[in-house]
Amino acid sequence: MDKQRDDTIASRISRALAERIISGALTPGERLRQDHIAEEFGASHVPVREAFRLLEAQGLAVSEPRRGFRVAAFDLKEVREVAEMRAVLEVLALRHAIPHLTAAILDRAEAATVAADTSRDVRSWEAANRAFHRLLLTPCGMPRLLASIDDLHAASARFLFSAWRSSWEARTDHDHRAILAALREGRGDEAAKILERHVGWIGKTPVKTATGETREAFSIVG
Amino acid sequence: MDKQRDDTIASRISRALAERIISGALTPGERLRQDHIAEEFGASHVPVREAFRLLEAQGLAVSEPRRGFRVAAFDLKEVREVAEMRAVLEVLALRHAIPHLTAAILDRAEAATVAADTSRDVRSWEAANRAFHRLLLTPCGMPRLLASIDDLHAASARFLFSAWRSSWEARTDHDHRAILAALREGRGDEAAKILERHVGWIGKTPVKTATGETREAFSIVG
DNA sequence: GAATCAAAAATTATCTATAATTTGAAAACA
DNA sequence: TGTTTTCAAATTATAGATAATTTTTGATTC
Repeated sequence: MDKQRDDTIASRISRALAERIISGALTPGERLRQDHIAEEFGASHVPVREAFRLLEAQGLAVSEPRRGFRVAAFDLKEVREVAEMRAVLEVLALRHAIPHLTAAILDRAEAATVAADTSRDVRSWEAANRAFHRLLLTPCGMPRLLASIDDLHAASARFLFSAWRSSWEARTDHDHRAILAALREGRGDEAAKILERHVGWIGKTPVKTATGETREAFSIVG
Repeated sequence: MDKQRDDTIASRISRALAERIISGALTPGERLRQDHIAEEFGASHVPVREAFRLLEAQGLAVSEPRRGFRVAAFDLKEVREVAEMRAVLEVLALRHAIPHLTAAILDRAEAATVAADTSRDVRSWEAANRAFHRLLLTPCGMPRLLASIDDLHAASARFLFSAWRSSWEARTDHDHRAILAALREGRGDEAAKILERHVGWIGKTPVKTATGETREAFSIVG
């Protein structure tokens, strides 16, 4: 295994920290102390600072000049904001992707939906769900748009994990199937409409906490 | 004048370079040599590297690992992409801003439109146009969305300046006035519809070059 | 045209200064 | 006498400068 392939130390640290922030291992508002992180990764603080800037660009960290960086906080308002941005951007991407969608792509997307429906924890569900969306949108060929959507997906995943920390129960994603059916039958506008509603929906759902209690929590579904 | 107010050297350098990239002083594809830039700003290359990361996040620079940074290139495809992203995101912002729009805000937006129509160079036109859009969208109260729109505006300005390098002739912006009229009369959906078409439009326009020739160029108008 | 070597530039490490936060002691007040 | 507040010193951490190390690139030679 190559010690360094084609990426820099900064981007490696950034990916590692992003993973921790999204998974909830680093909690909102927590300080990111550059010297500690540098020591942990066996690097100096210079690449660590660059990693912080990358995280800042993804909305996962915030900079307070002369006071360092913190893990970005989020509230229901921002969950809504991210969902609505995703909704309009994913619809835009889908409209451009439709002419380039092939039967093979739709089959792979259906496989991703099946994987999501049968997944036994929230992490594998999220991975499968993300794969579904990426498969349908990537053919749009708009790199800047896709990068924005990726960042919003990361934020969504963070919200998702913060709600479903402990338990998870499988459910069938009827929206995904309806989108695929519409696309297969050439009803692109309808597919876009379902996608917009699907991604933009935010609602209260019963969530089981680690202690076994059940509480209401806001959550995304797409 | 304070040597440092509340911002860091990195962000100052970033702003200065962004200005140069947008104005065209730094050309697409040009290498950003950190040592030279550090020397110019009387700093070391550590803050310069952070500035590069900030520019990268705005889409104004691209990183080539182990080979440094370059000014981001752009083509007609990306101009289109930015325009379409702006169109859907600005419509989303406007819909949320509408309930919070006041007569005072609409008056200031109208003043910005007048300023745009009477501006004698492309830079002041761009500033006034940007002010118009910001005035209408800021009340949406969605910081992440507004930040994305700002970045897209910067990209748009870059395309604009690259087309109209030399001459500029004033013209009346009927779309802006139609949007204001619709908003004043409570026809929010129509305002959103006009805005979407206005921002998303890309077309060929005669452009006078520095040598006095006239050529066709693609350009944004919103 | 390929290979080797040198120069230039990027990346990272180490070191320093400055700003922010915390700690602790002293003073004021109840 | 106990509690709270204020102020200053000490500690800690960030931001930046300087130095060392790779990596890339360009030139020259075989």
